[in-house]
Amino acid sequence: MRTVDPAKHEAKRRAILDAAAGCFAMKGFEKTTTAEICRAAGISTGSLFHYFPNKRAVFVGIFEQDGDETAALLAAAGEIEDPWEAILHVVAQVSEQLLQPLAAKLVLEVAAQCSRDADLARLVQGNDRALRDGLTDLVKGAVEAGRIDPGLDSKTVASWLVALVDAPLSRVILEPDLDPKAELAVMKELIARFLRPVLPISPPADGRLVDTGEISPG
Amino acid sequence: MRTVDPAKHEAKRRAILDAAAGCFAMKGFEKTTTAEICRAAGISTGSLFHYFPNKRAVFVGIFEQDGDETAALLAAAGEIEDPWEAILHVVAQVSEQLLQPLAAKLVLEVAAQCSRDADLARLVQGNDRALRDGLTDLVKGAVEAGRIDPGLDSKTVASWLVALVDAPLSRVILEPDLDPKAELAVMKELIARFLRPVLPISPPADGRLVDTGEISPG
DNA sequence: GTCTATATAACGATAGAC
DNA sequence: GTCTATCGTTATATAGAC
Repeated sequence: MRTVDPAKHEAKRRAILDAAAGCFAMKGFEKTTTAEICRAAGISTGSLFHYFPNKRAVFVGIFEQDGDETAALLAAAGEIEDPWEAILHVVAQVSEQLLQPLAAKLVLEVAAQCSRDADLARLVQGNDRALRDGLTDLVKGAVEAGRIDPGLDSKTVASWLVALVDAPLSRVILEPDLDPKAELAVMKELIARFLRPVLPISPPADGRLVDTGEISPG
Repeated sequence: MRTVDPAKHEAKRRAILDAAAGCFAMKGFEKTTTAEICRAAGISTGSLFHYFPNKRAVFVGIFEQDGDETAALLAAAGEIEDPWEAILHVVAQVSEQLLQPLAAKLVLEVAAQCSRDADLARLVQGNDRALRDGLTDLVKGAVEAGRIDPGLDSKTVASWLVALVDAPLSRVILEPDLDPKAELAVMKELIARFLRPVLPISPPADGRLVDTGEISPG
């Protein structure tokens, strides 16, 4: 026995990370004070430094947790038989998270911090690549199943799927009245048009294409 | 005559803004000190506050300038006859800027700041909407010219074009070896596949690239 | 208008009792 | 392990000479 009850220690660490994530999302890394984190977590300023050596370590801890969740999502997607549906499932799950204003703010904050902190950048890069690599496998499966244009490079496609999920981030911040469901619907349509195989001859059965959006005036 | 030489005053203001933009991009808003800005601009700490009331005003000034440049870009694009080419021109110009690491860092920084500063958010929102509205007009023109699927809503398309330009931002930060030309090429292909009109009956002359008209086959 | 010098405030991290 | 109290540092913005 090194110290008392490692499970409790870990639970409290988690609680601090959760409280801190909210603070960082709302006020940003620099403007969040350690005192605020402690208040949100229900501890005193001295205690924080029992669990983390400094403020930055708290911030980094949040994104270590995030990597685990991504891995779990990809594992779940691997269980879906239809590779096309698996891709859409991953995209939808990640998007739904990022379309929440608080999550979007945190992502923007970590992106800004990554450009100045090499260690943090490596961590986030690892998370990002895990998602991209997982999607690459799913894309390959979908290409083999004839669901995606074989002329597209799987890795490039996966990179752009990740980018597409990030695409509405600034709009989430600037346009608070954004409708997440509508955004997700358009994104799915965009992805479908981007990826679908091209048939050399046969026209579509019903002669139409559109499932979303309106006929534009004029 | 209120004070001496307003032109020189304006020129110095610009010089300070340029110097400050580099500082903010590299270190972020909070970690950039006013002393650093003054050093980069070649003035002393007292002088800065002759031109701007406080640090935040310097930051805001940068993005007021940016709005003017967007307006100029849209005006230039309006002169291009082919509406499809006009759209690609705008997308390419804005993308090329954002694919530069320093510019990308500044954009991420302002996005993060917008989520906490309503005034700044309104300013950036105005710039964003100007770009989106300008693109909406170009899209409408391209629809009328038969270059874009008429089943797509012009405003929605324009919003997503703006989002697509922002999409690779985090990758620019995380993957320093990114090739801007390759990124732009894929983006153009993605946009073309997203927007191109569906041919209900006749296959194209070369027998390739006909849409199936379904989101997910099967 | 531009400079040097500084007032004032705030924050991260630590010390040390319990 | 958790608390209170506080130290040392750093930065914005101002004051006032020139």
